[in-house]
Amino acid sequence: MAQGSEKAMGEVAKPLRSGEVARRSGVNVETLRFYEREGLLPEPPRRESGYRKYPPETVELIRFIKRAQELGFSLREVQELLSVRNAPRAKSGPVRRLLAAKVVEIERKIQDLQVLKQVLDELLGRCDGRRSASSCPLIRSLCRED
Amino acid sequence: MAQGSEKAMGEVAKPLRSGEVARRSGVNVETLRFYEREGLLPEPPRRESGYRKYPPETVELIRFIKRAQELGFSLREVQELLSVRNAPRAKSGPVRRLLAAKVVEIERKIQDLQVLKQVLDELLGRCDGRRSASSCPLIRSLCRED
DNA sequence: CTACGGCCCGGACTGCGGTACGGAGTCAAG
DNA sequence: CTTGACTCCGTACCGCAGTCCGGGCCGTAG
Repeated sequence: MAQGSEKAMGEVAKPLRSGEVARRSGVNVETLRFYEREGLLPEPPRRESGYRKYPPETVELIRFIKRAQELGFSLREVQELLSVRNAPRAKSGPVRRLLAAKVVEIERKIQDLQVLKQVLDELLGRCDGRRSASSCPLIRSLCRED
Repeated sequence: MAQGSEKAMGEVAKPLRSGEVARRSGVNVETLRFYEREGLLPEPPRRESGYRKYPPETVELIRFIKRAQELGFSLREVQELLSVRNAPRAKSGPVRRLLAAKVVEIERKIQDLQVLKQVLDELLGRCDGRRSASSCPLIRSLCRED
């Protein structure tokens, strides 16, 4: 009921310019252009002058891309992730399989990271049960074949 | 007591040549040389001819490097990880701090991956409790500010 | 109105992580 | 002893993910 906030009822969610988006999401303006060229970012509408008018969610989108990258996904993979989102009712075989594969991959990563963390914890001295802290298992621990 | 296996008591663990190491660890021979140049792989001893004689653990080492990379660590970071291993009694302040930071970083990654997995699972239709499967939270879910 | 910062574009450049190439020496099976 | 696979080395090249550059238009505060 209250209408005190910036986004009142009839407003159209004011667009941002590239510099603003870049600043808020912590990337370079060039990076926005680059993502757009690469098809990760949808082409935003422009005003007369040619200036881009980004919807504010773009900021979240870019942050997502950056996080996903840090987690070991390439831009191409991020794109897949995003395209999955955009095809919501995707019972359609191939997409579903891709998605399932991603989940498996992620599960593997989680496991590997957990092992790695455990080993580092141990090296750090926070051995839970007093175990042989010497003779680092760091390598053996992480090299299952496949 | 039994001595039937290949590695009998007095043997020196026969060294491998680059091709063999590469084949076993699933990388290119050139990659070995590259890692050596970059200081990730210790320079192996050579025989008269100049051929490298790799200790067999090299295979594990390389597999470790590859896994760590997939988990989102750069070669430089892998190097740090490895150097930590090589400085076992490293109560020495800075190393310890580096290590602790790594652990925190890894914890973050694990959490992010868990969230991501959950979202993908949901999209896949394995919704645990029947929740609103539409309106994908994929992005919102992963963009905590840093 | 003008100045100055923001934005536009195409294209060149960077650093990372390898890969490929080519010419020469080496090793082992036949 | 020959032959073919393997190894050596330096150097060039590759794709990815940006980053920088320079010249020119835009927009707004003073």
